[in-house]
Amino acid sequence: MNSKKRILLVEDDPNFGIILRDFLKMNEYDVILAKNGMEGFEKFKKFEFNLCILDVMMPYKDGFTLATEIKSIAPDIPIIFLTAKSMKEDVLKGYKVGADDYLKKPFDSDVLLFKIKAILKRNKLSSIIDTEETEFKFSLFHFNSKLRHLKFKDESPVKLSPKENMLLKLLLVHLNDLMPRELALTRIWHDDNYFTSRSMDVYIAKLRKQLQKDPKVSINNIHGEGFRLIVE
Amino acid sequence: MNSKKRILLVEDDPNFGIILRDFLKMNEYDVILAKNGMEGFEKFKKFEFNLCILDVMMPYKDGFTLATEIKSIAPDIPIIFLTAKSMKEDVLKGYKVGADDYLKKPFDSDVLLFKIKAILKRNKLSSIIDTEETEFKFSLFHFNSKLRHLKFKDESPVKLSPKENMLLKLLLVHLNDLMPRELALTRIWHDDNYFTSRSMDVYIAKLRKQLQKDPKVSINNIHGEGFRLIVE
DNA sequence: TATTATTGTTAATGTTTTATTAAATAACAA
DNA sequence: TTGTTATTTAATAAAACATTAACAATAATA
Repeated sequence: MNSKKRILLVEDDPNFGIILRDFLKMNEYDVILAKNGMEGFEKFKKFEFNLCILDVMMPYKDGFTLATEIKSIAPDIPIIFLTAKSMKEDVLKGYKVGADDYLKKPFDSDVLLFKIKAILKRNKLSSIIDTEETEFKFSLFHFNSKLRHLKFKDESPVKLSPKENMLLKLLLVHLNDLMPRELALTRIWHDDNYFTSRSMDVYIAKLRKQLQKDPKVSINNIHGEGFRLIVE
Repeated sequence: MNSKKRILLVEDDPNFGIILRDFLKMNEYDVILAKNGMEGFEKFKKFEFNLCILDVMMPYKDGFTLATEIKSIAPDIPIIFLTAKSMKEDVLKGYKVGADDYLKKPFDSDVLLFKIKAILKRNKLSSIIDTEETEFKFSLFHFNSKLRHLKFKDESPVKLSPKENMLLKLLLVHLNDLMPRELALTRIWHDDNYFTSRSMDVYIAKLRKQLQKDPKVSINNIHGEGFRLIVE
């Protein structure tokens, strides 16, 4: 079966933090405990995690700030907030920052376990799309998504902007298959509205301009659904 | 962007139910309100939904029972429970039944909106991956409902519009059998009236035009009942 | 058979989505 | 800061799609 899921727990109350860590460990999770936002962010960069559980009220750096930092380098990691108060502003702020769930202290530990399980389950699904793959060859192109280089034949490589790069990668992961518009919008733009959608169209046009060097390669639109990168 | 998301709201308190329905409608959701578990299940079978919001405490059939029934025919549909009490047993029961979230009455409407948005967003991602039947072969046709391609023999595929696509799929699910008019209208047009019915006739004509390439394939009308896709 | 309801088909009209280019902002690095 | 690159917004055109209208044909039934 899979290895244990890794949880970053950031909680400034040492008593509560340690007991919660041990409780989670008893339930077959690998837990790293950090006692403030600063330390939490360091640990996050150092290790790989499947889930973060963040206390909202912490000195120096609160949970929301930490969450924003974490999301900036790993947009897809699920986050559960712990909070003593459950004021509307806080709940909304949490969701805006990208919280997956919310737990009001004192909470029931079984409920927490259920939430963790549910979140990890659905996150597993969406991470299937993620790929560490960094080198792609299609038709006469050679694409390195780490360097953001797109090379045609033996011409010198064209540099792609970050967004062009991500979009092309997403299209390639779905090569010859539908790449849903909504997928790109949520994964690259982290928002799905009229303007991000227009922006995406602009990037599709930019990619088309590059790809038209090769008549065997094209990006097709599937009206209302998304795009399809086709290689004959 | 996409069509409106469809929500099934089951709430026995008519005052609260109607105001909540209208609030959700104001926020760009298509909402069907049912006033008890029985009616809720009927509506659920009849239409297609993206999300259910169920009151827990209802006479005759409570929210948990209804949720279990719903999950038995559509395991992946997200469910939010509304409850007046927030006892541990109920919360756990909800999660066991497969709840995606939980809201204690009285709740803040903005919080509900955020939860809905968050749930629909992640559900969309996982539904992209999930493997719904997408390839159909009948007679000399090859139909891919994901790409909306209908291919005859080895000709290049014809693109189908979303409505053509859904209608053909529905006909194929009932291959050689009656596909009731009402079914298509509720499933595809989400409404059953004179105009949607005429619109459907137009789409039947469009499909016939494609399918007549193959003399062994035809769409028959069953007067007053619906249509039948026949393959000899 | 005459009448009404339903269906078949084509065309027109209306609406939404996409394509493309250019201009305006924002982000970033020297 | 300034210059450079990246991204968003705007504007407009084109395309794809959906609905409605109009009229013909067919089926049900009084």
